[in-house]
Amino acid sequence: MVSSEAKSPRERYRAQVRAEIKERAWEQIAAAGASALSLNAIAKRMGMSGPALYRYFSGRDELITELVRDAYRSLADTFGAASQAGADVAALAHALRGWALEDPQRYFLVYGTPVPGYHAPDDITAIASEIMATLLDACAALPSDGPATPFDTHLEGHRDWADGHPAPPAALRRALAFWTRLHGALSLELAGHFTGMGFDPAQLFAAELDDLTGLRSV
Amino acid sequence: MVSSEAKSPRERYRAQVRAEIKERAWEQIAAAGASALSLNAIAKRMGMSGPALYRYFSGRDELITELVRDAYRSLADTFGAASQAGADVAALAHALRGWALEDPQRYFLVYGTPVPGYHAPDDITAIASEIMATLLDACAALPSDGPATPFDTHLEGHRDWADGHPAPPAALRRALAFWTRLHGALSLELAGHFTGMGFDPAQLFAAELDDLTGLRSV
DNA sequence: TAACTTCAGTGATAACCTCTAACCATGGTG
DNA sequence: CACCATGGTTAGAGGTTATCACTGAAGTTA
Repeated sequence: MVSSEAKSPRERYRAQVRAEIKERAWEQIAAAGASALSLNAIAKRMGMSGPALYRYFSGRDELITELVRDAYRSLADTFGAASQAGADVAALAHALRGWALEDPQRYFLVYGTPVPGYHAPDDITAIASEIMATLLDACAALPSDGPATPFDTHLEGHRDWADGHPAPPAALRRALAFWTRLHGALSLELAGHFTGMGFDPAQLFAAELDDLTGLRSV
Repeated sequence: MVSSEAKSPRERYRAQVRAEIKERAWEQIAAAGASALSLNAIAKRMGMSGPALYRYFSGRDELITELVRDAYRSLADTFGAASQAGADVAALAHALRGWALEDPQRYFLVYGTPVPGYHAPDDITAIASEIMATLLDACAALPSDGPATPFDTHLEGHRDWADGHPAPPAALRRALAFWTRLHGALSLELAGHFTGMGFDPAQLFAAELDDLTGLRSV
């Protein structure tokens, strides 16, 4: 994805500043969450005054949308790289957990509380289905795990979201379980709901993963 | 002076206004999320001007904390009522889903993206463990489901969070699985990550629940 | 080289927001 | 009746997003 075309110096400058704005934005988000992101504060910290940022982003919303896009892209790339390296479902799970722990607020930007009425642009949902496709590949490679469930038959008739992926219903079912269960464990961990409870979140995650891959342990 | 009964008319008026403030706050949160909650807008809608609200809440933070407290309380009561009525794990799960769908933003106030650095006051965490206790009761009543898992033995040595509850490790494990799995399915559903995917979130939830109660289906 | 065009960054301004301070009216209580 | 705690007001400090007209510098073209 390194497009190093010979652009005009102006364009390179512009790209550079845009990148630095996003850099500062991520710092702010990591420190105080996305809701506390302030264009003004970013500008001040970059040594320029407020309205200058509007040359680079049409407003706060566009900046945040861009950050969400980058977050999705980052996860898709992480999954893609793992898949390229021959990762199975378990390896994908660990990649996911590593990615989440690396920057919890980035995770929440993707999977956290949504703003009512907000709809992500199409290119972002495209990245989401890219992620899902990678997951489906891994789930299709899993050994079969018993007779079809009622939910399998439901999915059989509602598999539009798999977007033509040839995975059998059981794989679709397991991809969804992968997603929802690991998100459940991960988001509660990142949100701090386990702090002070004493047990090790990593072991809970591992147990859930074992269950998903057929080693029933939870 | 806190003689429980007969309150002065002033105190009753005060309670009334506080309640209406929270009412409006919930409306705003449902419409645009907690981050868009504005004291000013609430005041205007109540026909009084801005600073008046500070007679009732020391600031935005206290109002939000109060709403979070009410949300926890509401869930604890829902669980408590179900439990009182003899609810098993499945009934608790349906109570949870009903409660969540009733007001998604209320759910996210409890289980959504946290603000870095924010720590809930003790009385709120107390309500959280009340909820957990109810869940543990139900899980302890579940029939045993096979040999102890590695995670069971980990929990055996880290069961402080159960707060003296006599449930066996397998019950602790299943309570955690109940919590994380249903939260995973529910939060993704409420956040709209399933919209447009075609399948029915209720069936996914039901499948996860069946799995939790021993009817392996996911 | 000189003239022209494009564009980044500026300050001023409007419209919000939270929250403090000072002030006033009123209703319950001594 | 007099008092004063209580709940409301306006004014204002300091923050935010965002728009506007303007300047000055950089890039482009004749």
